[in-house]
Amino acid sequence: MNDFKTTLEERKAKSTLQVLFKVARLLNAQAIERSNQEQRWGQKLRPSHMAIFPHLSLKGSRITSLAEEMQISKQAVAQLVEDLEQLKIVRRVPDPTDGRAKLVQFTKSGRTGMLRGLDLLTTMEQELADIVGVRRMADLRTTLSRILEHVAPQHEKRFLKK
Amino acid sequence: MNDFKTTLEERKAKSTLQVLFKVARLLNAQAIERSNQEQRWGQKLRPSHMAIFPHLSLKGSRITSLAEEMQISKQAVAQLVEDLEQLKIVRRVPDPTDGRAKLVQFTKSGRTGMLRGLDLLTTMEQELADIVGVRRMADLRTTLSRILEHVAPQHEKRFLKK
DNA sequence: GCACATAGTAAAGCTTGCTTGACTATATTG
DNA sequence: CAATATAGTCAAGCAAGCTTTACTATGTGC
Repeated sequence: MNDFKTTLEERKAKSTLQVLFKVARLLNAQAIERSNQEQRWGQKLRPSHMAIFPHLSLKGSRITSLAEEMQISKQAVAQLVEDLEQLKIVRRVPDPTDGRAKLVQFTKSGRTGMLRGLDLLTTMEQELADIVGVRRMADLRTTLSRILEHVAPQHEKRFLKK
Repeated sequence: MNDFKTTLEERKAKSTLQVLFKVARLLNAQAIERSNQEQRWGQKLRPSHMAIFPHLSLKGSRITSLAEEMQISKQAVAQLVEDLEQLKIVRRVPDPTDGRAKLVQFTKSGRTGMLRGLDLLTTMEQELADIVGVRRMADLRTTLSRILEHVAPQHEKRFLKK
């Protein structure tokens, strides 16, 4: 009756990647929403802020190294850090080994907040395991990890060169 | 030596969800890049434009219905459609059944372009299947679909209510 | 036929998430 | 110690992707 329609719908439905994208998008949104709901940073933590966390060493990190890792400008990092500082999640202290530098480090509340954030991810993962089964979740992780290695074999690549 | 560090790193590494997010982000970027590279829309197709495609019926869709499906304003849709029209991917024709309405429909080149885009996704999927195996890819799809149903049981929910 | 709803458009403005350019203060190097 | 590189800041600007407000044109119910 409508061949084009059929073709497109079929192929759309078949794309594992589209499902992957959609699931990731929805789960990510859910994570941010639940995190903002349960925490009291004033609802103001946005995705770009979350992106810093994985790069924040607990000893303290320099703006410059964060910028390199995240592949954005120092100024961009500085802006995000400023927000996080206002929310008392991090603070900037002078680097004792370099008078020019400062170290961005977690405050106590920031650290516990981050741990709660990780807890949330764990919780969500367990909820999913309840749905699809522990076995499937483990397989999912394995498969995704393998894909990740293929798609981004750049483990610390940036730090080896230049 | 540094308990906090250890704790955080361990837990970060364990989060399947983080891997999921990262994989999705990287694959999505790769898809857009490869698509823009192989096609000749002038490199100008952005993620927001891609977001329309799954909602575009081949018979033609109204701006209003697109807006409802995508949960954004009519004006936002209109702007995206305008871009796509300039790139000759879609055109707007008057809706014969309603003098106020217009139908957004693919041009011929838009349709073949979209098919090529879907082909690209299929190609990428096959590449991944070569890495992790066909079996694992099938499992991945099943698991993700189940998760999707749990996380978004809103199949046409919006169209039933109101 | 009149009131009201609906499809679409036009224009302006907003937030997010960056970048670029210019500058200051401290380090390093020859 | 002079030249230069580096860490960070300040300010401005910009593109993407929206929203809000205001409007026109067409359709619908009573």
